[in-house]
Amino acid sequence: MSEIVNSKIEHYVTVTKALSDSNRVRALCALRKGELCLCQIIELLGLAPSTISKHMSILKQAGLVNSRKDGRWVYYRLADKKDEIFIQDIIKLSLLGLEQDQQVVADDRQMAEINSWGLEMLCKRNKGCCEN
Amino acid sequence: MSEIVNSKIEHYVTVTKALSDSNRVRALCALRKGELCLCQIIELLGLAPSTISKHMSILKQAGLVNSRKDGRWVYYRLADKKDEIFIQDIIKLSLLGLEQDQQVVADDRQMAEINSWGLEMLCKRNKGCCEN
DNA sequence: TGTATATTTCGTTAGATGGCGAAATAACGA
DNA sequence: TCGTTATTTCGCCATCTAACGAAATATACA
Repeated sequence: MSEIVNSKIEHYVTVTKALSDSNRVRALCALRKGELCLCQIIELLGLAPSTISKHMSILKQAGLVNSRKDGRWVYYRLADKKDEIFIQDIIKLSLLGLEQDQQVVADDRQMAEINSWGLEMLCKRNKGCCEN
Repeated sequence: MSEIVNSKIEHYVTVTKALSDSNRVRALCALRKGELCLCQIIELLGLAPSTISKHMSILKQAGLVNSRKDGRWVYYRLADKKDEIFIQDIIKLSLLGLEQDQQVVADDRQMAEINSWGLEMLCKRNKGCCEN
C-alpha cells in the first residue's frame, strides 16, 4: 500500500510534489486545526469530489496526512509520523509560515462556517438543501 | 525581472514546484558547498545544456539561487535572501536533511572530481578533450 | 574582425498533472 | 432488501513540464 522509496531525495521530491499544488496546500492548512471530513474539504475548496479525493490520496501517499473511516465519512488529519524528522519539520514550518496568508485566513473563516452546519446538513449538497 | 507574487501560498507553491524535481534538488544540494559554474552542473547531472539552463532559471525565478556572470561563464550560488524567512529555513532544513542521501553523497564525490579538472579542461567537452 | 565556446531562447515532443463526470464501491436507514 | 449518500476509481481532455536539438546571443581570444 505505502510507496517504496529507496532514496531520501526521491522521498523528498514526493513530498515537494504533494506540496506543489495550491489546493493541496490549502487542504493541509485547513487540517492544522484538527481532522476534517472529506466532504468538508470539498465544500471548502469548491472542486468536484473526485478531484478532492485524488488530492487527498496524493497527500496521503506522500505521508502528509492520515485518514480514518467512520461510517460513510472519511476523516483526514495531519500525519504524525516520527520518521523522516526533517520532512515533518518542513511541514510544521510551512504551516506556521502560511498562517498569515490571506487565503488561509479566509479559509479558516469559511471552515468555521462549514463546521457550524454539521455533516448531515452539509452532505446532501447535490440535491440543494433548502429551496428545491 | 522578478516575479510578482501577491499571496504567500502562491509564493510557497512556486518554491515547492521548484523543489519538486530531483535534478533541481541535486543542483541545489551541490551548491551548498559554494558557487558553481553552469557547465559544472551540466557535467554533474549529465543533461543537455539547454535543460540545465532551464532548471537553473526555475530555481532562480523561485528565489532559491542567484547568479553572476564572469566572462563566458555563469556562476550560481544559493540565494541569501532575508525576506520570507520561513522559506529560507525550509531550504536550509531540506539541504541538511538530504546530506546523507546516497545520490547527494555520490554527487559530492563527483563534484570534487569535476572541480579538480578546472573549467577550461571541462568546458570543451563537446570536442572530446583527451582521445580524439 | 572572425572563430570558438558558454549560455540562453525557441520549437517540438512525450509524458505527467489537474480537472471533470460517470460508474463502481461502501455504508447508512427505511 | 432497496434506495440514498459519501467516497473512490476510471476514462477522458486540456494544460503543464522536462527533455532535446537547433538557432540566437554573448564573450574570449587569435
